[in-house]
Amino acid sequence: MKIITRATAIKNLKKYIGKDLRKLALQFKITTYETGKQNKGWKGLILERLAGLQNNISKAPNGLSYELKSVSFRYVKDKLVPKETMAITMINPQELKDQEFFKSHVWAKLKSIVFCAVMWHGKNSDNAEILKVTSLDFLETDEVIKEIKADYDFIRNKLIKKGFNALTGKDGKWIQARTKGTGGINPNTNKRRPITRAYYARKALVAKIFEDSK
DNA sequence: CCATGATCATTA
DNA sequence: TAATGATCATGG
Repeated sequence: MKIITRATAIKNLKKYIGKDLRKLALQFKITTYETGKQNKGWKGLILERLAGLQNNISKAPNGLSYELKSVSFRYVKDKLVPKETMAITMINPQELKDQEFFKSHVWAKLKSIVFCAVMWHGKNSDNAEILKVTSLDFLETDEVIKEIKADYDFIRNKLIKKGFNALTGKDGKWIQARTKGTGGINPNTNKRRPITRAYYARKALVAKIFEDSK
């Protein structure tokens, strides 16, 4: 199997800038919303394939890999801004307690993410084009890293002192601990599924990443 | 079953 | 519009 480095992935993805992602999804046999259901993750899945990945890299087994993320952009008063925050990775309460920022899973991921800006065309995202592809390398020496670490430490302290349930999406300046999970009711038990959380990059951070990459 | 892809819904 | 919390389809 071919090894796709991050640089290669970026190069591969850049070839698709301006392309209609929905058509590509059809080619790759990725379900979008055409079955009558909505697959919110289809853009991410197609991007993984466009990058040249043979299979899903869902959970990076170690820090040697990289992540692929897409972010929706839209126009607000003629300016292109991120529409939403971006999920980084799941929070593992045990790991969060034990690891400091620079040894954490979040940091390992954050610094290896390949960002893809994708145009958003309204609810259900029936089509999309790649706007831009970039990575986070340039930020490694930047001030924001310190502030992101501060956010991590804040969330970590809160977890240790007040527990997992005390966490909220309000925490953090650049990153936050939003809920994320399958949601709904478990049909087997008829009970609410347990709440899980993930790190999210706030819009300000996403915007910064793309501004700085010009 | 549940983590992962990320967007949708609701409220102010 | 922005922010936060909730949710869904998919694949292993």
